[in-house]
Amino acid sequence: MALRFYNTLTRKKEEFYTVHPGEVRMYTCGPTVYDFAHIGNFRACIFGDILRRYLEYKGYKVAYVMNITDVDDRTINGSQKQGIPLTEYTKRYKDAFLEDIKNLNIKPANIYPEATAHIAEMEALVKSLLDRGHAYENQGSIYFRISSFPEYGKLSNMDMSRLKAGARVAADEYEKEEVADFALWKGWDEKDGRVFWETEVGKGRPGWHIECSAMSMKYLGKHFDIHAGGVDLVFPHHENEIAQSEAATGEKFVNFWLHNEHLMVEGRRMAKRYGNYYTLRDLLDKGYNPIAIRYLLLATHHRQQLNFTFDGLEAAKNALQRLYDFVDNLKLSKGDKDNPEIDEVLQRAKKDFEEALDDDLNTSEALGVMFTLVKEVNRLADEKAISSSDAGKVLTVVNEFDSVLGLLRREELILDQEVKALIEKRVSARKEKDFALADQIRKDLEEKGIILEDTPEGTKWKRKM
RNA sequence: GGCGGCUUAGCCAAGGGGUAAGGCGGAGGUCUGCAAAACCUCUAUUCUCCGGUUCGAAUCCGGAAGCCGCCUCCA
Repeated sequence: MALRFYNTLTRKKEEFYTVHPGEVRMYTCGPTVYDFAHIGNFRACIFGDILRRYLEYKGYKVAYVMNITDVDDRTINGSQKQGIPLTEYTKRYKDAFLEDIKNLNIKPANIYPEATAHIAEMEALVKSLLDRGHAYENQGSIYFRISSFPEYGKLSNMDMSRLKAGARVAADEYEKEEVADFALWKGWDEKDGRVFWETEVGKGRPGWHIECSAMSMKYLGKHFDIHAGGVDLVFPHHENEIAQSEAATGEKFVNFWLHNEHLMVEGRRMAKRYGNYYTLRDLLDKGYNPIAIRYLLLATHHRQQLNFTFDGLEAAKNALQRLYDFVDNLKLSKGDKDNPEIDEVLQRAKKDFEEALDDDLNTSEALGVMFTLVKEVNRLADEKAISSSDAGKVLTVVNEFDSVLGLLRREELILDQEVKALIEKRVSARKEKDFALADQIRKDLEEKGIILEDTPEGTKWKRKM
Protein backbone atom coordinates (compact mmCIF):
# COMPACT_ATOMS: atom_id res chain seq x y z
CA MET A 1 0.00 0.00 0.00
CA ALA A 2 1.16 3.46 -0.75
CA LEU A 3 1.70 6.15 1.84
CA ARG A 4 -1.46 8.10 2.49
CA PHE A 5 -2.20 11.11 4.67
CA TYR A 6 -5.42 12.73 5.72
CA ASN A 7 -5.16 16.16 4.14
CA THR A 8 -7.15 18.87 5.89
CA LEU A 9 -7.25 20.77 2.63
CA THR A 10 -9.20 18.08 0.79
CA ARG A 11 -10.74 16.47 3.88
CA LYS A 12 -9.80 12.99 2.81
CA LYS A 13 -6.92 10.58 2.80
CA GLU A 14 -4.70 11.19 -0.19
CA GLU A 15 -1.81 9.29 -1.61
CA PHE A 16 1.38 11.13 -0.78
CA TYR A 17 3.46 12.71 -3.51
CA THR A 18 6.33 15.16 -3.42
CA VAL A 19 7.16 18.36 -5.24
CA HIS A 20 10.74 17.19 -5.76
CA PRO A 21 11.41 13.48 -6.35
CA GLY A 22 12.69 11.66 -3.29
CA GLU A 23 12.68 14.76 -1.18
CA VAL A 24 10.18 16.06 1.36
CA ARG A 25 10.08 19.61 2.60
CA MET A 26 8.01 20.03 5.69
CA TYR A 27 7.19 22.74 8.17
CA THR A 28 5.61 22.60 11.59
CA CYS A 29 4.37 25.55 13.59
CA GLY A 30 6.57 25.62 16.66
CA PRO A 31 6.23 27.22 20.07
CA THR A 32 5.77 30.79 21.13
CA VAL A 33 8.59 31.12 23.60
CA TYR A 34 6.88 33.08 26.37
CA ASP A 35 6.76 30.21 28.86
CA PHE A 36 7.59 26.54 29.17
CA ALA A 37 5.69 24.44 26.65
CA HIS A 38 3.10 22.00 28.00
CA ILE A 39 2.76 18.40 26.95
CA GLY A 40 -0.14 19.25 24.65
CA ASN A 41 2.30 21.38 22.68
CA PHE A 42 4.63 18.42 22.60
CA ARG A 43 1.95 16.19 21.17
CA ALA A 44 2.25 18.25 18.01
CA CYS A 45 6.03 18.01 18.15
CA ILE A 46 5.92 14.24 18.52
CA PHE A 47 3.46 13.96 15.67
CA GLY A 48 5.82 16.01 13.51
CA ASP A 49 8.70 13.84 14.67
CA ILE A 50 6.96 10.57 13.80
CA LEU A 51 6.00 12.00 10.43
CA ARG A 52 9.56 13.05 9.73
CA ARG A 53 11.04 9.80 10.97
CA TYR A 54 8.66 7.68 8.93
CA LEU A 55 9.37 9.66 5.78
CA GLU A 56 13.05 9.02 6.41
CA TYR A 57 12.30 5.35 7.05
CA LYS A 58 10.62 5.28 3.63
CA GLY A 59 13.79 6.63 2.11
CA TYR A 60 12.92 10.26 1.59
CA LYS A 61 15.41 12.99 2.21
CA VAL A 62 13.59 15.30 4.59
CA ALA A 63 14.08 19.00 5.13
CA TYR A 64 12.28 19.88 8.35
CA VAL A 65 11.72 23.42 9.54
CA MET A 66 10.08 24.44 12.81
CA ASN A 67 9.67 28.08 13.63
CA ILE A 68 10.12 29.78 16.97
CA THR A 69 7.70 32.63 17.57
CA ASP A 70 9.63 35.08 19.67
CA VAL A 71 7.68 38.28 19.16
CA ASP A 72 3.99 38.62 20.00
CA ASP A 73 1.84 40.11 22.76
CA ARG A 74 2.80 37.47 25.28
CA THR A 75 6.55 37.59 24.79
CA ILE A 76 6.48 41.39 24.86
CA ASN A 77 4.37 41.45 28.03
CA GLY A 78 6.53 38.85 29.69
CA SER A 79 9.78 40.66 28.99
CA GLN A 80 8.34 43.98 30.13
CA LYS A 81 7.08 42.49 33.39
CA GLN A 82 10.55 41.21 34.12
CA GLY A 83 12.19 44.35 32.85
CA ILE A 84 14.55 42.52 30.54
CA PRO A 85 15.08 42.76 26.79
CA LEU A 86 12.80 40.64 24.63
CA THR A 87 15.60 38.47 23.29
CA GLU A 88 16.92 37.72 26.75
CA TYR A 89 13.43 36.74 27.86
CA THR A 90 12.69 34.50 24.89
CA LYS A 91 16.10 32.85 24.86
CA ARG A 92 15.39 31.21 28.19
CA TYR A 93 12.26 29.54 26.84
CA LYS A 94 13.74 28.68 23.51
CA ASP A 95 16.59 26.88 25.27
CA ALA A 96 14.12 25.13 27.55
CA PHE A 97 12.08 24.04 24.55
CA LEU A 98 15.09 22.56 22.81
CA GLU A 99 16.05 20.76 25.99
CA ASP A 100 12.52 19.34 26.33
CA ILE A 101 12.58 18.21 22.72
CA LYS A 102 15.79 16.36 23.43
CA ASN A 103 14.34 14.72 26.53
CA LEU A 104 11.40 13.45 24.50
CA ASN A 105 13.78 11.94 21.95
CA ILE A 106 12.43 14.18 19.22
CA LYS A 107 14.92 14.50 16.40
CA PRO A 108 15.82 18.14 15.96
CA ALA A 109 14.48 19.98 12.95
CA ASN A 110 17.08 21.08 10.43
CA ILE A 111 16.49 24.64 11.45
CA TYR A 112 14.48 26.51 14.07
CA PRO A 113 14.13 29.97 12.53
CA GLU A 114 13.13 32.79 14.85
CA ALA A 115 10.66 35.45 13.79
CA THR A 116 12.85 38.30 15.02
CA ALA A 117 15.67 37.12 12.77
CA HIS A 118 13.48 37.28 9.67
CA ILE A 119 11.96 40.74 9.74
CA ALA A 120 13.40 41.57 6.33
CA GLU A 121 11.74 38.54 4.73
CA MET A 122 8.42 39.48 6.27
CA GLU A 123 8.80 43.06 5.18
CA ALA A 124 9.37 41.91 1.61
CA LEU A 125 6.32 39.68 1.72
CA VAL A 126 4.13 42.48 3.07
CA LYS A 127 5.41 44.83 0.38
CA SER A 128 4.61 42.35 -2.29
CA LEU A 129 1.08 41.94 -0.93
CA LEU A 130 0.63 45.72 -0.89
CA ASP A 131 1.89 45.95 -4.49
CA ARG A 132 -0.57 43.32 -5.62
CA GLY A 133 -3.51 44.94 -3.90
CA HIS A 134 -3.98 42.19 -1.36
CA ALA A 135 -3.16 44.42 1.58
CA TYR A 136 -3.90 47.92 2.79
CA GLU A 137 -2.53 50.29 5.39
CA ASN A 138 -4.60 51.86 8.10
CA GLN A 139 -3.29 53.91 11.03
CA GLY A 140 0.18 52.49 10.72
CA SER A 141 -0.87 48.86 10.53
CA ILE A 142 -1.16 46.75 7.42
CA TYR A 143 -3.95 44.29 6.90
CA PHE A 144 -4.61 41.50 4.50
CA ARG A 145 -7.75 42.07 2.45
CA ILE A 146 -9.47 38.71 2.37
CA SER A 147 -11.98 39.90 -0.22
CA SER A 148 -9.05 39.96 -2.64
CA PHE A 149 -8.48 36.25 -2.23
CA PRO A 150 -11.61 34.37 -3.29
CA GLU A 151 -10.31 31.04 -2.09
CA TYR A 152 -10.13 32.28 1.48
CA GLY A 153 -11.70 29.65 3.73
CA LYS A 154 -10.76 26.64 1.63
CA LEU A 155 -8.68 25.02 4.35
CA SER A 156 -11.00 25.50 7.30
CA ASN A 157 -14.19 25.13 5.30
CA MET A 158 -15.34 28.48 6.58
CA ASP A 159 -17.77 30.67 4.78
CA MET A 160 -16.63 34.17 5.61
CA SER A 161 -19.89 35.78 4.57
CA ARG A 162 -21.55 33.89 7.41
CA LEU A 163 -18.93 34.70 9.97
CA LYS A 164 -20.67 35.55 13.14
CA ALA A 165 -19.10 38.26 15.21
CA GLY A 166 -18.61 36.21 18.34
CA ALA A 167 -17.41 37.07 21.80
CA ARG A 168 -13.81 36.80 20.74
CA VAL A 169 -14.00 39.39 17.99
CA ALA A 170 -12.29 42.29 19.68
CA ALA A 171 -14.07 45.61 19.89
CA ASP A 172 -11.25 47.66 18.43
CA GLU A 173 -11.26 46.05 15.02
CA TYR A 174 -12.80 49.10 13.37
CA GLU A 175 -9.53 49.91 11.59
CA LYS A 176 -10.11 47.01 9.27
CA GLU A 177 -12.25 47.04 6.17
CA GLU A 178 -13.82 43.75 7.16
CA VAL A 179 -13.75 41.90 10.46
CA ALA A 180 -12.07 38.88 8.94
CA ASP A 181 -9.14 40.87 7.58
CA PHE A 182 -6.05 40.19 9.61
CA ALA A 183 -2.91 42.08 10.53
CA LEU A 184 0.23 41.54 8.48
CA TRP A 185 2.13 44.27 10.19
CA LYS A 186 1.22 45.97 13.47
CA GLY A 187 2.04 49.64 13.75
CA TRP A 188 4.02 50.54 16.84
CA ASP A 189 2.00 51.12 19.96
CA GLU A 190 3.16 52.51 23.31
CA LYS A 191 2.52 49.13 24.87
CA ASP A 192 5.20 47.66 22.62
CA GLY A 193 7.86 49.80 24.32
CA ARG A 194 11.23 49.21 22.76
CA VAL A 195 10.02 46.33 20.62
CA PHE A 196 9.73 47.63 17.06
CA TRP A 197 11.46 47.62 13.70
CA GLU A 198 11.80 50.54 11.32
CA THR A 199 10.94 49.13 7.92
CA GLU A 200 9.60 50.27 4.59
CA VAL A 201 6.17 49.08 5.69
CA GLY A 202 6.36 51.22 8.79
CA LYS A 203 7.55 51.24 12.36
CA GLY A 204 6.18 48.29 14.24
CA ARG A 205 6.27 44.52 14.44
CA PRO A 206 5.04 41.60 12.37
CA GLY A 207 1.60 40.09 12.72
CA TRP A 208 1.54 36.48 13.82
CA HIS A 209 0.76 34.68 10.58
CA ILE A 210 3.28 36.38 8.36
CA GLU A 211 6.32 34.79 10.00
CA CYS A 212 5.31 31.28 9.02
CA SER A 213 4.75 32.26 5.40
CA ALA A 214 8.01 34.19 5.19
CA MET A 215 10.18 31.63 6.93
CA SER A 216 8.70 28.49 5.43
CA MET A 217 9.06 29.90 1.92
CA LYS A 218 12.56 31.12 2.63
CA TYR A 219 13.80 27.70 3.68
CA LEU A 220 11.52 25.37 1.76
CA GLY A 221 10.50 27.27 -1.35
CA LYS A 222 7.25 28.88 -2.46
CA HIS A 223 5.59 25.55 -2.96
CA PHE A 224 6.44 22.71 -0.60
CA ASP A 225 5.10 19.38 0.58
CA ILE A 226 3.83 19.30 4.13
CA HIS A 227 2.70 21.79 6.71
CA ALA A 228 1.70 20.42 10.09
CA GLY A 229 0.39 21.66 13.40
CA GLY A 230 -2.38 21.38 15.95
CA VAL A 231 -6.00 21.54 14.79
CA ASP A 232 -6.47 24.81 16.59
CA LEU A 233 -4.22 26.39 13.97
CA VAL A 234 -6.41 25.45 11.02
CA PHE A 235 -8.33 28.64 11.51
CA PRO A 236 -7.23 31.31 11.39
CA HIS A 237 -3.49 30.72 11.36
CA HIS A 238 -3.09 28.26 8.52
CA GLU A 239 -5.94 29.72 6.53
CA ASN A 240 -4.18 33.06 6.72
CA GLU A 241 -0.83 31.58 5.81
CA ILE A 242 -2.35 30.16 2.66
CA ALA A 243 -3.97 33.47 1.78
CA GLN A 244 -0.79 35.48 2.31
CA SER A 245 1.50 33.07 0.59
CA GLU A 246 -0.61 32.25 -2.42
CA ALA A 247 -1.70 35.84 -2.90
CA ALA A 248 1.94 36.93 -2.85
CA THR A 249 3.39 34.23 -5.09
CA GLY A 250 0.48 33.23 -7.27
CA GLU A 251 1.50 29.63 -6.64
CA LYS A 252 0.04 26.86 -4.58
CA PHE A 253 1.66 27.09 -1.14
CA VAL A 254 1.51 23.61 0.40
CA ASN A 255 0.26 20.26 -0.90
CA PHE A 256 -0.48 18.47 2.37
CA TRP A 257 -1.89 20.07 5.49
CA LEU A 258 -1.68 17.68 8.42
CA HIS A 259 -3.19 18.41 11.81
CA ASN A 260 -3.07 16.66 15.14
CA GLU A 261 -5.95 16.68 17.63
CA HIS A 262 -5.68 18.08 21.09
CA LEU A 263 -4.47 16.61 24.30
CA MET A 264 -7.31 16.74 26.81
CA VAL A 265 -7.45 16.90 30.58
CA GLU A 266 -10.66 15.88 32.27
CA GLY A 267 -12.66 16.30 29.11
CA ARG A 268 -11.25 19.64 28.19
CA ARG A 269 -8.47 20.73 25.92
CA MET A 270 -5.17 21.18 27.73
CA ALA A 271 -4.38 24.86 27.46
CA LYS A 272 -2.60 27.57 29.34
CA ARG A 273 -5.72 29.67 29.45
CA TYR A 274 -7.67 26.92 31.22
CA GLY A 275 -4.87 26.32 33.68
CA ASN A 276 -5.22 22.57 33.21
CA TYR A 277 -1.80 21.90 31.81
CA TYR A 278 1.37 20.06 32.68
CA THR A 279 4.73 21.09 31.37
CA LEU A 280 7.25 18.39 30.62
CA ARG A 281 9.21 19.70 33.58
CA ASP A 282 6.24 19.19 35.89
CA LEU A 283 6.12 15.53 34.97
CA LEU A 284 9.86 14.95 35.06
CA ASP A 285 9.94 16.54 38.52
CA LYS A 286 7.34 14.00 39.61
CA GLY A 287 9.75 11.32 38.50
CA TYR A 288 8.11 10.28 35.23
CA ASN A 289 10.24 8.99 32.43
CA PRO A 290 10.19 11.29 29.37
CA ILE A 291 10.06 8.32 27.02
CA ALA A 292 6.96 7.02 28.82
CA ILE A 293 5.43 10.42 28.09
CA ARG A 294 6.48 10.06 24.48
CA TYR A 295 4.89 6.62 24.41
CA LEU A 296 1.65 7.99 25.83
CA LEU A 297 1.55 10.78 23.27
CA LEU A 298 2.10 8.55 20.27
CA ALA A 299 -0.02 5.59 21.38
CA THR A 300 -3.19 7.32 20.25
CA HIS A 301 -3.72 8.16 16.61
CA HIS A 302 -2.87 11.81 15.98
CA ARG A 303 -6.32 12.75 14.66
CA GLN A 304 -7.97 11.51 17.83
CA GLN A 305 -8.31 13.51 21.01
CA LEU A 306 -6.23 12.03 23.80
CA ASN A 307 -7.26 12.40 27.40
CA PHE A 308 -4.24 12.78 29.65
CA THR A 309 -4.35 10.94 32.99
CA PHE A 310 -1.71 9.76 35.39
CA ASP A 311 -3.18 6.26 35.17
CA GLY A 312 -2.57 6.41 31.45
CA LEU A 313 0.98 7.55 31.99
CA GLU A 314 1.52 4.70 34.42
CA ALA A 315 0.16 2.24 31.87
CA ALA A 316 2.44 3.72 29.22
CA LYS A 317 5.40 3.27 31.51
CA ASN A 318 4.54 -0.37 32.12
CA ALA A 319 4.05 -1.04 28.42
CA LEU A 320 7.42 0.53 27.71
CA GLN A 321 8.98 -1.68 30.37
CA ARG A 322 7.64 -4.74 28.56
CA LEU A 323 9.40 -3.56 25.42
CA TYR A 324 12.65 -2.99 27.28
CA ASP A 325 12.48 -6.41 28.94
CA PHE A 326 11.94 -7.94 25.53
CA VAL A 327 15.02 -6.26 24.11
CA ASP A 328 17.12 -7.16 27.15
CA ASN A 329 16.04 -10.78 26.99
CA LEU A 330 16.87 -10.93 23.29
CA LYS A 331 20.36 -9.72 23.99
CA LEU A 332 20.81 -12.64 26.37
CA SER A 333 19.64 -15.29 23.90
CA LYS A 334 22.37 -17.87 23.67
CA GLY A 335 20.88 -20.73 21.65
CA ASP A 336 22.68 -21.93 18.52
CA LYS A 337 19.81 -23.65 16.75
CA ASP A 338 17.92 -21.36 14.40
CA ASN A 339 14.16 -21.33 14.63
CA PRO A 340 12.68 -21.62 11.14
CA GLU A 341 9.60 -19.59 12.07
CA ILE A 342 11.49 -16.43 12.93
CA ASP A 343 11.93 -15.19 9.38
CA GLU A 344 8.26 -15.51 8.62
CA VAL A 345 7.27 -13.74 11.83
CA LEU A 346 9.65 -10.88 11.09
CA GLN A 347 8.56 -10.54 7.51
CA ARG A 348 4.93 -10.32 8.49
CA ALA A 349 5.69 -7.84 11.25
CA LYS A 350 7.53 -5.56 8.85
CA LYS A 351 4.72 -5.67 6.34
CA ASP A 352 2.09 -4.95 8.99
CA PHE A 353 4.15 -2.18 10.55
CA GLU A 354 4.57 -0.39 7.25
CA GLU A 355 0.94 -0.83 6.31
CA ALA A 356 -0.10 0.71 9.61
CA LEU A 357 2.08 3.78 9.19
CA ASP A 358 1.35 4.07 5.48
CA ASP A 359 -2.26 4.54 6.47
CA ASP A 360 -2.14 8.10 7.76
CA LEU A 361 0.56 7.29 10.32
CA ASN A 362 -1.46 4.90 12.40
CA THR A 363 0.90 4.75 15.35
CA SER A 364 -1.56 2.84 17.55
CA GLU A 365 -1.66 0.03 15.08
CA ALA A 366 2.10 0.17 14.56
CA LEU A 367 2.57 -0.26 18.30
CA GLY A 368 0.14 -3.15 18.16
CA VAL A 369 2.34 -4.76 15.50
CA MET A 370 5.38 -4.24 17.69
CA PHE A 371 3.72 -5.93 20.66
CA THR A 372 2.41 -8.77 18.54
CA LEU A 373 6.00 -9.34 17.47
CA VAL A 374 7.05 -9.30 21.11
CA LYS A 375 4.47 -11.92 21.96
CA GLU A 376 5.25 -14.15 18.99
CA VAL A 377 8.98 -14.10 19.55
CA ASN A 378 8.54 -14.70 23.27
CA ARG A 379 6.31 -17.65 22.48
CA LEU A 380 8.86 -19.15 20.11
CA ALA A 381 11.58 -18.60 22.68
CA ASP A 382 9.37 -20.18 25.30
CA GLU A 383 8.48 -23.23 23.21
CA LYS A 384 11.77 -24.26 21.74
CA ALA A 385 14.20 -21.43 22.13
CA ILE A 386 15.60 -19.17 19.47
CA SER A 387 19.22 -18.82 18.51
CA SER A 388 21.42 -15.82 19.16
CA SER A 389 21.36 -15.26 15.42
CA ASP A 390 17.54 -15.29 15.48
CA ALA A 391 17.65 -12.81 18.34
CA GLY A 392 19.98 -10.62 16.31
CA LYS A 393 17.55 -10.60 13.39
CA VAL A 394 14.68 -9.69 15.68
CA LEU A 395 16.71 -6.90 17.24
CA THR A 396 17.50 -5.51 13.81
CA VAL A 397 13.81 -5.32 12.96
CA VAL A 398 12.89 -3.89 16.34
CA ASN A 399 15.52 -1.21 15.88
CA GLU A 400 14.16 -0.42 12.43
CA PHE A 401 10.71 0.04 13.95
CA ASP A 402 12.23 2.14 16.65
CA SER A 403 13.89 4.43 14.15
CA VAL A 404 10.30 5.64 13.68
CA LEU A 405 8.90 5.27 17.19
CA GLY A 406 11.92 6.45 19.13
CA LEU A 407 11.13 4.56 22.31
CA LEU A 408 14.23 2.50 22.97
CA ARG A 409 16.54 5.27 24.05
CA ARG A 410 17.58 4.60 27.62
CA GLU A 411 19.96 6.15 30.06
CA GLU A 412 23.41 4.60 30.14
CA LEU A 413 23.21 1.73 32.55
CA ILE A 414 26.32 1.95 34.61
CA LEU A 415 26.52 0.33 38.00
CA ASP A 416 28.72 1.84 40.61
CA GLN A 417 31.10 -0.34 42.58
CA GLU A 418 29.03 -0.24 45.73
CA VAL A 419 25.94 -1.57 43.97
CA LYS A 420 27.96 -4.24 42.21
CA ALA A 421 29.35 -5.37 45.55
CA LEU A 422 25.85 -5.55 47.03
CA ILE A 423 24.65 -7.70 44.18
CA GLU A 424 27.62 -10.04 44.69
CA LYS A 425 26.95 -10.12 48.39
CA ARG A 426 23.35 -11.12 47.73
CA VAL A 427 24.39 -13.87 45.35
CA SER A 428 26.55 -15.41 48.07
CA ALA A 429 23.83 -14.94 50.65
CA ARG A 430 21.43 -16.85 48.45
CA LYS A 431 23.97 -19.63 48.00
CA GLU A 432 24.22 -19.87 51.76
CA LYS A 433 20.46 -19.75 52.02
CA ASP A 434 20.58 -16.54 54.02
CA PHE A 435 17.36 -15.35 52.40
CA ALA A 436 16.68 -12.70 55.01
CA LEU A 437 19.87 -10.90 54.03
CA ALA A 438 19.25 -11.53 50.32
CA ASP A 439 15.76 -10.05 50.52
CA GLN A 440 17.02 -7.09 52.52
CA ILE A 441 19.63 -6.30 49.86
CA ARG A 442 17.04 -6.68 47.15
CA LYS A 443 14.78 -4.26 49.00
CA ASP A 444 17.57 -1.74 49.61
CA LEU A 445 18.54 -1.79 45.96
CA GLU A 446 14.95 -1.35 44.88
CA GLU A 447 14.83 1.80 46.95
CA LYS A 448 17.83 2.96 44.97
CA GLY A 449 15.87 2.26 41.79
CA ILE A 450 17.52 -1.02 40.91
CA ILE A 451 15.38 -4.08 40.35
CA LEU A 452 16.93 -7.55 40.60
CA GLU A 453 15.70 -10.58 38.76
CA ASP A 454 16.83 -14.09 39.60
CA THR A 455 16.83 -16.18 36.45
CA PRO A 456 18.21 -19.62 35.60
CA GLU A 457 21.14 -17.76 34.02
CA GLY A 458 21.90 -15.87 37.20
CA THR A 459 20.89 -12.59 38.77
CA LYS A 460 20.05 -9.78 36.37
CA TRP A 461 19.33 -6.20 37.26
CA LYS A 462 17.57 -3.28 35.63
CA ARG A 463 16.90 0.32 36.39
CA LYS A 464 13.42 1.18 37.62
CA MET A 465 11.59 3.56 35.31
C1' G B 1 -26.04 30.11 15.18
C1' G B 2 -22.07 28.06 11.38
C1' C B 3 -18.34 24.22 10.47
C1' G B 4 -16.06 19.64 12.06
C1' G B 5 -15.06 15.38 15.16
C1' C B 6 -15.93 11.53 18.89
C1' U B 7 -18.84 7.37 21.72
C1' U B 8 -15.49 -0.24 21.03
C1' A B 9 -13.86 -4.67 27.67
C1' G B 10 -12.57 -2.53 34.49
C1' C B 11 -9.14 1.48 32.05
C1' C B 12 -6.47 3.06 27.46
C1' A B 13 -6.92 2.10 22.23
C1' A B 14 -6.87 0.10 16.74
C1' G B 15 -10.34 -1.64 13.14
C1' G B 16 -14.52 0.71 9.66
C1' G B 17 -19.40 -4.43 4.90
C1' G B 18 -17.28 -11.09 5.95
C1' U B 19 -17.84 -12.45 12.07
C1' A B 20 -13.69 -7.72 17.55
C1' A B 21 -5.50 -5.79 16.92
C1' G B 22 -2.55 -4.23 20.85
C1' G B 23 -1.37 -2.19 25.81
C1' C B 24 -2.55 -1.54 31.10
C1' G B 25 -5.08 -3.97 34.97
C1' G B 26 -6.99 -8.74 36.70
C1' A B 27 -7.05 -14.30 37.09
C1' G B 28 -4.42 -18.88 36.42
C1' G B 29 0.39 -21.24 35.27
C1' U B 30 6.06 -21.96 34.28
C1' C B 31 10.56 -20.75 36.73
C1' U B 32 12.07 -19.64 41.72
C1' G B 33 14.11 -20.10 48.51
C1' C B 34 10.13 -16.43 47.50
C1' A B 35 4.29 -12.96 47.86
C1' A B 36 10.03 -10.55 43.47
C1' A B 37 11.14 -10.08 38.17
C1' A B 38 10.52 -12.28 33.49
C1' C B 39 7.74 -15.46 30.35
C1' C B 40 3.14 -18.27 28.84
C1' U B 41 -2.33 -18.87 28.90
C1' C B 42 -7.08 -16.74 29.77
C1' U B 43 -9.80 -12.09 30.11
C1' A B 44 -15.95 -8.07 24.51
C1' U B 45 -21.16 -13.56 21.18
C1' U B 46 -20.34 -7.70 20.74
C1' C B 47 -18.97 -1.95 19.45
C1' U B 48 -24.02 4.67 23.17
C1' C B 49 -29.34 3.99 21.72
C1' C B 50 -33.47 3.48 17.90
C1' G B 51 -34.77 2.55 12.91
C1' G B 52 -33.23 1.37 7.70
C1' U B 53 -30.14 -0.87 3.53
C1' U B 54 -27.77 -5.83 2.89
C1' C B 55 -27.16 -12.85 2.39
C1' G B 56 -24.25 -10.34 6.17
C1' A B 57 -23.57 -3.93 9.86
C1' A B 58 -19.25 -2.13 15.21
C1' U B 59 -18.41 -0.65 9.99
C1' C B 60 -23.02 2.26 5.16
C1' C B 61 -27.72 5.56 5.54
C1' G B 62 -31.43 8.28 8.71
C1' G B 63 -32.70 9.81 13.61
C1' A B 64 -31.81 10.40 19.07
C1' A B 65 -28.62 11.06 23.39
C1' G B 66 -23.97 12.35 25.53
C1' C B 67 -19.14 14.55 24.91
C1' C B 68 -15.24 17.59 22.42
C1' G B 69 -13.00 21.18 19.09
C1' C B 70 -12.79 25.66 15.79
C1' C B 71 -15.51 30.28 14.56
C1' U B 72 -9.25 36.45 14.95
C1' C B 73 -2.68 35.81 17.58
C1' C B 74 -4.09 28.96 20.52
C1' A B 75 -0.10 22.90 19.44
